[in-house]
Amino acid sequence: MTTTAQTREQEANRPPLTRERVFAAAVAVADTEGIDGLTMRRLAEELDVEAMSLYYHVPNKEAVLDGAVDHVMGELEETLDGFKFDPTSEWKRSLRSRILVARDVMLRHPWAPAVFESRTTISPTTVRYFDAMVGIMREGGLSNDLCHHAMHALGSRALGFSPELFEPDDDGAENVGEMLEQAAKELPYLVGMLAEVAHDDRPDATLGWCDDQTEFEFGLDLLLDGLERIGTAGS
Amino acid sequence: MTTTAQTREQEANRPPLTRERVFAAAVAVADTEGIDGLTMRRLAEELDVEAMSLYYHVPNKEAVLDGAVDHVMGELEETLDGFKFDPTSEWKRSLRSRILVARDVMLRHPWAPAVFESRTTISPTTVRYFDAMVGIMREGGLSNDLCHHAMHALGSRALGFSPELFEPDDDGAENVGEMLEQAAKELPYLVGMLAEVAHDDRPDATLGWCDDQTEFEFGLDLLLDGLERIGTAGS
DNA sequence: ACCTGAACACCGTTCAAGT
DNA sequence: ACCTGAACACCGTTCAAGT
Repeated sequence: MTTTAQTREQEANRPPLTRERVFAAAVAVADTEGIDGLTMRRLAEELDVEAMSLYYHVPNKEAVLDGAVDHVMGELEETLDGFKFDPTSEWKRSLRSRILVARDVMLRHPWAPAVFESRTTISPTTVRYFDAMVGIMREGGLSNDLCHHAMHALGSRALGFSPELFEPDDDGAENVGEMLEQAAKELPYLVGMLAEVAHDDRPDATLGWCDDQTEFEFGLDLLLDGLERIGTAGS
Repeated sequence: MTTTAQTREQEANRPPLTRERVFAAAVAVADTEGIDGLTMRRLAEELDVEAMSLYYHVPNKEAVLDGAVDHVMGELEETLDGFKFDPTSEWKRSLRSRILVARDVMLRHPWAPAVFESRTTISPTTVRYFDAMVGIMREGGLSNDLCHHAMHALGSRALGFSPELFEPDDDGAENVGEMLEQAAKELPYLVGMLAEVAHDDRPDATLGWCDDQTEFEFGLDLLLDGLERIGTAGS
């Protein structure tokens, strides 16, 4: 029948499955449907293939997540021109601007922090990114010991992730507002702080609705300035 | 038959299910079997009950996770004597010691960081903890604005979580070692740093096997010292 | 009021089979 | 070599039914 003929033709026209195509599709699905929407069956559908075909290219779903993480880092690598850096430039500025670029990339993939942090095996591209970060600091005159502390102190912030304790969704934000009103007496400091910090243009601001970019940069600069102070004191 | 009689007796002797017992059991299961082992069926088994009984006390699994988080914070609240604080004590020392106590509690629940960060609704006990932290800083003379920045800058570190980008398991650690050996030429800075930082007593140390306590305190002090500097400069 | 059994829609994954 | 269909063991959850 024509249906099987059409199917055959579609299969022929369809580009062959590769690991790279699987990972790219995984990123796309996670971006559009959220990480819970990323199932092997949904991923296969995105690739116009049956779910079981994925297992020819990939051992299991964990490998898909590993690949998705590395794919996102590949995006960053392209943006940062292969992680190349100028060894004569000032280390603090270089580091800061790279991290803010990383943050821009990560903001396009809201699922990334949780998935990155759930990996137990490190992505090759992430290692190259880290090598360049250490390189920038070393060429800037920091000791290996301080570079090591710095990498730990920055932690996931090195990739642009905010260490926020929780990200309220719309319901959650409402929830916070209610809780603060109800318990104003038991939470005098928090309520007082938020009342004062809330700007006129955002009268409903709470911890969940702050200017994330400003707060990210504040925390980042606190760390970088501290490292600089130690670095110049030590040398 | 005796079996049904025994069953009846067991049911009678069994303490009645409550939300609190469900949450405590959830923490216990996650501690012993890992977060993936915490299924509604496994949780019911732990409570000597059928899985569907849980739904009489709790709307869904998300609520169980919310409760587990609040239960862990309850542990911290007990340890910290209801979050009470001495308004005359030095804010930086108070904050530091509380955070290190929180870290001790969290180290007993390795699943906690991921679950805390996946919540979209804030735990009441966590809010009380935060209120006390702001209280400590306010009584120490910091402005509301600086307190607000401080809470964001500390982020999940305020609860003792390390912002490590990934926690290698045993296989993952092996993996890192291999990768570094193989790619030594492409990762000159990282390999050089780790070679120098590795201590004689831990010749196989890599980023995954560092002294977590030391690194946590280093990053925490970097932030606290920076906040102190801003606070005293501003006043 | 509190608990249960059967059932549903969905997972990740295995394996033998197709082309 | 690459893809598929049927099937398995497992989820979270609904609903009507038991006591």
